[in-house]
Amino acid sequence: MSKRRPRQVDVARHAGVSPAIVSLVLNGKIDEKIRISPQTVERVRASMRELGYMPNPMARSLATGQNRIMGVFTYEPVFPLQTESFYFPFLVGIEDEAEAKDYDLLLFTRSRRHAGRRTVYRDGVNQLLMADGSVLFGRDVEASEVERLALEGYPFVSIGRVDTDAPYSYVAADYAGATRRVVDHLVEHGHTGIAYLGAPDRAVSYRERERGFRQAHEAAGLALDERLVVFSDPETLLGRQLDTLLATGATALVCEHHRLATALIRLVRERGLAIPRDVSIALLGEHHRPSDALASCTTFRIPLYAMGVDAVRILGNALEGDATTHQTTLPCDFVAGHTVAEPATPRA
Amino acid sequence: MSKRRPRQVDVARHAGVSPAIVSLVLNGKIDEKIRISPQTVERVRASMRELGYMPNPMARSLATGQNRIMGVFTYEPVFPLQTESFYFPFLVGIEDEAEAKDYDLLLFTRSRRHAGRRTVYRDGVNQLLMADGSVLFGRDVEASEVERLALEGYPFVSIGRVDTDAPYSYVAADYAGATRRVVDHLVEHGHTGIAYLGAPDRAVSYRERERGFRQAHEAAGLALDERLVVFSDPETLLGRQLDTLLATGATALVCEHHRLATALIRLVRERGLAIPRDVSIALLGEHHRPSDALASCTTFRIPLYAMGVDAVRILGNALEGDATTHQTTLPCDFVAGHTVAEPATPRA
DNA sequence: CTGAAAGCGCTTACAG
DNA sequence: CTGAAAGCGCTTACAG
Repeated sequence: MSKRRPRQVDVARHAGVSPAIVSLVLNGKIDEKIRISPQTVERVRASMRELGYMPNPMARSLATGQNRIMGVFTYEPVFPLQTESFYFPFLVGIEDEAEAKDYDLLLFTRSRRHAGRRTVYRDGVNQLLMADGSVLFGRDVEASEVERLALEGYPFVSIGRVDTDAPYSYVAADYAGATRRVVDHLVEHGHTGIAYLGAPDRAVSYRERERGFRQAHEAAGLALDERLVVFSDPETLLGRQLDTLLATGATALVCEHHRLATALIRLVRERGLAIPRDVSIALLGEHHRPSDALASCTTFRIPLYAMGVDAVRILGNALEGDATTHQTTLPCDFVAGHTVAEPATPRA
Repeated sequence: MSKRRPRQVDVARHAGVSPAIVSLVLNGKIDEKIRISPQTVERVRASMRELGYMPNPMARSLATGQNRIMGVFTYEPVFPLQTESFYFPFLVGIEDEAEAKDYDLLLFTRSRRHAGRRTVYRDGVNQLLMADGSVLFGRDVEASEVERLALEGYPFVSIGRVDTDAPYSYVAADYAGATRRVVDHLVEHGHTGIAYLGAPDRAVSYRERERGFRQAHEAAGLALDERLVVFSDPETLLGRQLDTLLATGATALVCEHHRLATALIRLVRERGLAIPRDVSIALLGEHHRPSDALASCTTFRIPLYAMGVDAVRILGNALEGDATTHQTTLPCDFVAGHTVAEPATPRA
């Protein structure tokens, strides 16, 4: 290694001024309040150049209490191989807006716990503290950690709602509204027996969809047969279940996520039924570039990119002093596909 | 806000010890060298819990000179919409290995310059200094900045080679070797007139491919007709150029990148020629999930994920004291597709 | 208009 | 086995 990196004092000595002046010049804090002679400024600048001075960012952070870094925290890997297309648009939005707001992005990759899951608090210590504030997202953000963060006053924004009553800032997609829109669409086509195929895991975003499903029935004055609401994993989804739903009067089926929809479509085809002639199908939210099976499925588009952008925007405002919590819900675009038609045997 | 976060002194006072003890307990530096009574340790731990003490990471970084953060620098956005699939596997590899080595990842998103390009040195200041070391990648890493980083002794690893003689650590793909393999494959099929379609921009990775192309000819004792080596953008690639190549004796064409290959295939088809019956085609390296047009193209697979992993591994070693520069070249897997066959009119 | 000093919150030799 | 002190490299009131 060459000799030690020059510090501020070295520059000050070289320029014949005090370290304070160097700091002021460095930070461009030379206005009507603090006036330093142009010659001095130039001399300091020259010394900085000559010595190749670079301020130590850690020292600056310690002194100022901030470092223009936004954290990105997810409980699972940020770059998941499977969910790739799901997280990716978030990140594109986050990066774009971080760049616009002049923040670097810190990905908390180390905060592992036993089960391979990450954790905000490791040994009771908030791992996000290195960043001025953070964006949280992932398939299940832990309510207890969000509550604690809020309590501590750490600035953060969650992408997606969390299961807590504590006030915190989030950006969410309007799953309920989008689901209502899908059900309305089915009702407009004459469906009255609409089955709901949900995940056993009742994450907030799933519950929101289900809520929208029920609201739409209510608004349409349609009685909902509870036997049409079933929860299942794609792997355990059985033809028998499908048969039961159809026998119970379902002419349309909505699925909470794409894997369920894919499994369902396979079962439907196995039975020699045609979509949408014999049965209509809709997917409640498209994350992925749709697979072949779902390419033209009726669904809605979750505004992932915009959610990323908004989260960073809100966080940025918070870091600039906005103390209020912001709860934003973005609309989803309805996507009319080719999997919905009039029911084969209208029951109207 | 509630009252100020407790600091180390507060814990020390509460536990009735000196700050140094708190620091030692915090960092688990209690071994045979430094022995502190178990009661004291427990008292300190209790005080930390009671006060909700969390060490200030900035202060720790300043004191220790490191912060277990690896930087990720690219000249373009890290999350590009277009090149999506190109960078993504790098990032997956980087994240996996960073997690394994217990580092967080800092994405330098702010270092913008005028033209929208990022820059390592902003106003002469190394923007990477916030991280203990960094991984650099992107479509054109600037040689001058790499040289300066190397000169300064900043720890970094480049994914991909850079156009400089300065010694620095990199992880690259063996484009030359992989291209030789492709040419050999063509030669084995009886081709002697192999055209090379390159990008006008002669980035290092492209030059490597071209070098491999020439080496393979030499090794096969095949004279290379220089008229068969052309450079063009996909947009300006003309049917006339293709006609000329074919007239000059080309029975096979290799393309430096997928957009060129896609354009070429379109032109070939427009002429009513069949692949591989009338002309064989190979792509020199697959980044993307192949588009339909290229789905079964003969090519080679760039080990993007492994390159990301290796870069972080090498950087990690450097940060742990390994002062040597490492230059790693990873092999690419040959992918035999369906776009190569014997030439229609063998000239052997 | 500029300098001396305290402070940001830690860690780490160095004494005892 | 533990404490007092210096140091990491900045920024920012506070004096003059």
